[in-house]
Amino acid sequence: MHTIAENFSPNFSSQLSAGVASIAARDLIGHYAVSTANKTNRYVVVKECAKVLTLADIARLAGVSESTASRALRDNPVINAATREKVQQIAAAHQFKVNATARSLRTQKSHTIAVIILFDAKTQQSITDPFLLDILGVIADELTRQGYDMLLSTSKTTDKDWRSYYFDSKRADGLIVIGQGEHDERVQQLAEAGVPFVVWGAANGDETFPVIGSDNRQGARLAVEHLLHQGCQRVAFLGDIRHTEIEMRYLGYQDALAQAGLPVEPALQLNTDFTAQDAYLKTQQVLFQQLPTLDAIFAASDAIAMGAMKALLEHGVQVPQQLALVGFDDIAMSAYCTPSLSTVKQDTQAGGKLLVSALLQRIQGAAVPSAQLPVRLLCRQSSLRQL
Amino acid sequence: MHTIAENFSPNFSSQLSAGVASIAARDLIGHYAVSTANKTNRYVVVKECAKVLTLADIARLAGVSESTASRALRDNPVINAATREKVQQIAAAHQFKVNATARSLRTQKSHTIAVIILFDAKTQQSITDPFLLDILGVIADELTRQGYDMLLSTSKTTDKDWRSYYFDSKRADGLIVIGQGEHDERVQQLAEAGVPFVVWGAANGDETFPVIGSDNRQGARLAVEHLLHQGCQRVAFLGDIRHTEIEMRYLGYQDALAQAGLPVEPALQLNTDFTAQDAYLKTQQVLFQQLPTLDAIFAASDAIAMGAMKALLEHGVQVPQQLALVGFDDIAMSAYCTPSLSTVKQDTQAGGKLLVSALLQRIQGAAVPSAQLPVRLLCRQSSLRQL
DNA sequence: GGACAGTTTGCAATCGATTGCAATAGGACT
DNA sequence: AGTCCTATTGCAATCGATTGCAAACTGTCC
Repeated sequence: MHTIAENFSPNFSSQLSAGVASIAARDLIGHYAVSTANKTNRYVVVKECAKVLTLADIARLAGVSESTASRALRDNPVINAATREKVQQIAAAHQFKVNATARSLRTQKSHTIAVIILFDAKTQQSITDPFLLDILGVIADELTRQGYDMLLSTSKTTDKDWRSYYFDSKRADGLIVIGQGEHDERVQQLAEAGVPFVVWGAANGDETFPVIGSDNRQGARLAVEHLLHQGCQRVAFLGDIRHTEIEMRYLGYQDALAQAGLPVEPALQLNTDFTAQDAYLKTQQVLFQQLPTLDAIFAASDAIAMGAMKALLEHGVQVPQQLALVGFDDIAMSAYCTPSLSTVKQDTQAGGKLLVSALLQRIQGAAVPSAQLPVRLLCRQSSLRQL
Repeated sequence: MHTIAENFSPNFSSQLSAGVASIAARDLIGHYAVSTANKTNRYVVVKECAKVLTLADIARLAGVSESTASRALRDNPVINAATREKVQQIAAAHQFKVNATARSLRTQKSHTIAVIILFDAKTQQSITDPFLLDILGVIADELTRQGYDMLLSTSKTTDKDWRSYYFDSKRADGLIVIGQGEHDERVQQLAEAGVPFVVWGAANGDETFPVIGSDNRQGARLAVEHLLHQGCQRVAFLGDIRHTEIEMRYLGYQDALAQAGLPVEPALQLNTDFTAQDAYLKTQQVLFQQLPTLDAIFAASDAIAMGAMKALLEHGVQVPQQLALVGFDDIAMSAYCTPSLSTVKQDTQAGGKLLVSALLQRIQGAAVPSAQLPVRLLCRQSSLRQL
């Protein structure tokens, strides 16, 4: 067995030392070792240990210095156009990408954004909530378009200190936090430390960082007004108002009742978590006792609405004739359950893009205000009565 | 305006040059600026430009060299225990994290895994597919536990060449590809380049990389056998068999029919995409013509099943008495639609963990075989007849 | 040809953590 | 005290891309 050391990364060298990778001198051709099979069981698939080209290699091939190659790849106009073209062509021919870690270290920019899904510490809200994941996809695609990578993690397992883990250690240039939980102190720490970040949720007006979200209050108002227009007279509210977004939806619920001159009955507001299961159980345990005068439910999410609807249908309640139902989110399945679910649609496309845009502006040092996106009521079978 | 140069990053220095950051002696705030302030009007507004500590700072505070501090933080036993303890305490007191980009550059390891959601190029399969996102959450949490960060992107916007973008440029140490699309050539390129990666999907036996997924064939067989046991005699299959996973499910469907001595009717297999919408339309357009002798549907996903069910119910077909239905995936809403949906449950917890485990072994250079996870049939209202 | 101005390029330093190897320190033994 | 062995520590180089500033080159004018 023979070894060579030059032009290979420490990883490969250590594999050689460990006997994992072995090669024979005569198998080398050019800068790749070609042989992938051996006749004497003394070789490995050397192709997988091929040297990765560095900028220095590209520079040498182009006959310029590394600094010129670097500037040419970045299309810097101080470099002559012909030189730029030449370097870029050689790089493209080799599918060359600069070493991202070297670049980050030198520029102090990782071009990476950390997205943290913030769960309520006490409940089992799940990443399978389709709404969460819808917006996540938009963010991922938009960041890619803007030349950024996206790190994803959840608050269940994330290191306690987002500032040092993501920002100080240069893993990310900024953070997007999805959700507000119950006023997680880690968000406050980010704000105090001056880390660039934005939050998807509901603004209450005194944050020192941008909060972007739907007009939850208006959405709830539209939903409850619609129920009242359908002739409903007693509307329950399912959702945990200890969460800011849900609290805003409750305010909108109250607005609609107030305008109709109806009382707000505390017994008709149930804190449920974000799962269909909890809503199913709470509807059985609590709301059935309000029948038959209860004739509508506004649920703070579609998952909650579907759990409640299941309980009602099993109980023989006719939806929407005896009890009408509206959810919030327009998850993919809402149109395809039976009866199809009326819901408030959040504009996740616009929301995800605005989150990214706002964060990139924060990273540039700009002051970015909080923002609210309009919502839309989708009326489907669950709330459309034959009057 | 006054300037100082020492101990600040190029980013801050450039902000000073650009006049973005301005300073005045009277803006000094406490201990941040003290070490850098002097009595000759050379100050900085340190609160908002606070210097991030480097390992060199920790070493100085501990009275050791940088190399000792580095080894001590990593708990390297060549360093005396008292020294290790001291350095670790100082680092913890300052919430110090090493600069990840510096470490990656030196070690040639990013400790980051890229997760790519591979969509079929032609269809509009959406990231809101709850099954996809379920497994994604497990992967995120498991990678975090193993000390890795997770990059997320979708194949819609990802650079064409995953090898150079993620691997060669050192953004990621390995890749997890979720889904197989229709034999995306980018996956082949990864395999040829010897990049460590694993795929979630169905193995067909001749891959050169590990494919991890559920036992699709067995799952489908269980579902169809269950339908036959419920007295069904003509079962349709909804799902796009050009996808390997769905093809395996079709094989299991065929297995069950064969064992019952029933013919496989090609007209009863419809290629639908992964959305409830396409299934809804195809059920209306094609399957209604098979009524009333068609008495069951096996759908290759729960979303497809729910679209088909909606069409059937609207058409006045009683589910399951006239036509029974089973899906695949056990998405969160399956138990809460009406009737609740029978389905084949994939073990996303075990799957996500196995993907991570397999990939980390690949990164270590180990040969890792493909693997299949057992599935489970959940019988709910949509397929349980009163016989 | 020389001077000047503008353009282009390259040298060398930098970023911050890690690690090979040599130097140093400490303890045990004679 | 001197020698030997082991443990501990620090120096200096490295990783690969970027960038400030000086040097070199090119073109124009006198």
